[in-house]
Amino acid sequence: MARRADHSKEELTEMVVVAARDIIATEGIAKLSARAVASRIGYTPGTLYNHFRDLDEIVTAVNARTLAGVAAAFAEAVKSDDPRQMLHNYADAFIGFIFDNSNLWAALFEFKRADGVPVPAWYRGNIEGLARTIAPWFLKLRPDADPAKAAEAGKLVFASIHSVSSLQNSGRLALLLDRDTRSVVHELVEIHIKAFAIG
Amino acid sequence: MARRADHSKEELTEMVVVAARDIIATEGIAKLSARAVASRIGYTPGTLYNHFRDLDEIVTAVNARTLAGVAAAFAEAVKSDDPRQMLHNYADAFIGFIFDNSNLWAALFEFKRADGVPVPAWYRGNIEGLARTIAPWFLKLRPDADPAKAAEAGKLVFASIHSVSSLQNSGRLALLLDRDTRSVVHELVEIHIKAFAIG
DNA sequence: TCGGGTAACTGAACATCGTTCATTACGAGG
DNA sequence: CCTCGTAATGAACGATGTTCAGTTACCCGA
Repeated sequence: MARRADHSKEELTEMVVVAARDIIATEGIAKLSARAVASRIGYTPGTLYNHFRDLDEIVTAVNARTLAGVAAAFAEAVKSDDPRQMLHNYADAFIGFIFDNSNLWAALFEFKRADGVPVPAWYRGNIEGLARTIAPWFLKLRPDADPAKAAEAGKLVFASIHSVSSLQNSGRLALLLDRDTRSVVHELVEIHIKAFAIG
Repeated sequence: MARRADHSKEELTEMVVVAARDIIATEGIAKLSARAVASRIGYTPGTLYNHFRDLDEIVTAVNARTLAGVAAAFAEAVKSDDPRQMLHNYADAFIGFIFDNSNLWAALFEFKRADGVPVPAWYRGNIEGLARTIAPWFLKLRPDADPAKAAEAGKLVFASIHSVSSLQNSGRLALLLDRDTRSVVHELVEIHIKAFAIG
């Protein structure tokens, strides 16, 4: 058999990414394999390689959607005029997303990029967009501050939460802190707020 | 051939761990395989399984030595009476170790523990020991503070540096912050010091 | 000194994996 | 209707972790 008219090229690539995402979300990235994806969409492994360079490219496509999901979660964060409250609300949105999508979130980090392959532009852009969402609230916290410093504070707190959440997600945070991850993250936010308030 | 008297059971397990450590340190954990370890010590893959349950057990043994290496680096941190300076010195020791042992450090995190398998006791103990090294300096920073809070601050700053360093090591920190990792870590230390000083 | 018994090393085998590629079937354009 | 190119196939390759029956060399007791 060949050249089945079942699906267009676009439909097929979409089906591949959706199937891969399903597998990662439900069974974890360890269970992802070319054969598993192929059989899930009723094709053979070889077909995947007519549309994707390798498995990494498929995982990267899945990761793109995961990052988009974080952005969506940020956009749905509870609104407030109090900058301090708002920073905590973003933290809540972040934590919530990571809890609800732990396997997808883990895939974002366990994924090992091959040596020479550069980070895709959308990846960097997406992450910077998230950091940019936070920065204005730091500036509002202390309007006389240097906007560049506020942006930096936004990135730093984002990196901190980001990192600690990853530790939690991989089951390693409990090694260090016996407390609820949520309270740890909010304390981190509070620490960054305090330090920025001093200047 | 069988039952070669070349090496005792203890010698052999030591050789295995050393060989695995060498491979991880020089080529990265992706290049680690049972066959590679075996051939490096002049045995066959099957032999490894007479002494270790699986590859994970070997990687875990390597990770134990990596953590011990961090403790050694802490012990050799430049001494100072100024608690603030001392916290920065610990950060320097930490960063130095991670830079010098990036592949081994990465192995500590990329290693995926099987579902049910609990974290070994020595792992938790080792990490808690590191956090305990930091805590007294926070207390010295503000002697009137609750010692429990100081311990918590020690763990938090450790987790922060720890996580950010991991991001750096996996090549992901640059996505977020264009600055030198060293300056980022020291700024983090400063933020935690400031926040703790306020109480 | 000799002759088991046992501990441990071997090496082939199994089931997987990512990936490649010649082959082939199909659908569309002439 | 025929031809041609596109795209799916599925067998194959080399690698992986892991198992285990078989074999061998050592140790110990007689």
